[in-house]
Amino acid sequence: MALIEYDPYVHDCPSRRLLDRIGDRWTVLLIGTLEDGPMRFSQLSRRVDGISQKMLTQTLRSLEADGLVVRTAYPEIPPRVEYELTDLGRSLLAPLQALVTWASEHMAEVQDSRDRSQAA
Amino acid sequence: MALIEYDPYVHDCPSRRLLDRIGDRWTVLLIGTLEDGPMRFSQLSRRVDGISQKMLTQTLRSLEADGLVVRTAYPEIPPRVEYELTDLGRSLLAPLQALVTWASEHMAEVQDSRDRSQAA
DNA sequence: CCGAATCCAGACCGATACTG
DNA sequence: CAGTATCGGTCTGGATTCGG
Repeated sequence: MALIEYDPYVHDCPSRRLLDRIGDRWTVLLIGTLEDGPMRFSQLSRRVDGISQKMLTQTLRSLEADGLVVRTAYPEIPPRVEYELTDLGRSLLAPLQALVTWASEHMAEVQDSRDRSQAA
Repeated sequence: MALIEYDPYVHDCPSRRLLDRIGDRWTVLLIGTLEDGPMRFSQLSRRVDGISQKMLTQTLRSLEADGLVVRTAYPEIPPRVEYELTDLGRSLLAPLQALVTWASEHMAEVQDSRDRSQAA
C-alpha cells in the first residue's frame, strides 16, 4: 500500500485527518501519559510538563470526541474526574511507539543536520 | 520502553521534536510522495494537492535542513531541481506507514465518534 | 478540584506579484 | 522552471479571571 493516496481529496484522506489530530503539541503526550492507566485532571496537569489548563481541557475534549479517551465524572465533593484510554485509544499506542522508537534512534542525526545547516 | 519520557524536558524530548516536525500539514504528504523516487519541484507541486508554492519551498527547505531530503540543482536553462529522500528520510517511511495503516483501519470509527458528539 | 470564558500576541499560511 | 517577497486574514495557545 502506498503511503499516500493519490486522489483529488489527498488533502482530506484518513492519513491527513489523523495527522491533523495527533500533530498538535499535546495529543500524543497525553495519550502516552494515559498509557499508564486512568488518571485525574490534576495528575495529567502535573505529569504533562508545560501544558496549560486550557490546552489540557481542550485536548481532552477532542480526544473524548474522537473516541480515544473516556471521561468519567464522579459526583462527589470535591469533584473527581478520571480520564482513560478507550480500546481505540490503546490501539493507537503501537503505531505511535514506532514513531517514538524512530525518534530516539534518529533524532540525534536530525539534530546534527539541523545544526550544520544552521551554521551555514 | 515507555512512550513518553518523564523528565523535566518532556516537552523537549525527541518524540516532541519529531512531532513538531511531522505534525505540520505537508511534511508527511511530501515524504510519502517522494517515496516514489526523485522528483522535481513542479512534479511535487502537482502531486501534492492543495500545497502552495510557498509552503512547498518552505517544507522542502526544512526537510533538507533535517537531512531527510537532498536537493540537487542542475545548472541548466531552464533550471531543473530534484528532490530525493535520503536514507534517513526513507527510514522514516516504515513508522509513518504504521500510522497510515492505523488511520485507514480506524479513522472511520473516529469519524463516527466525532459525528455523534457533534450531534450532542 | 475541575474546569469555562475571555482577551490578545504571535505564528501560520494562502494569495499575489515579482525575479534569475 | 523554480523560486523570493510581501501582505493580511485566520488560528493557536498562553495568561488570566471566574464558576459549580
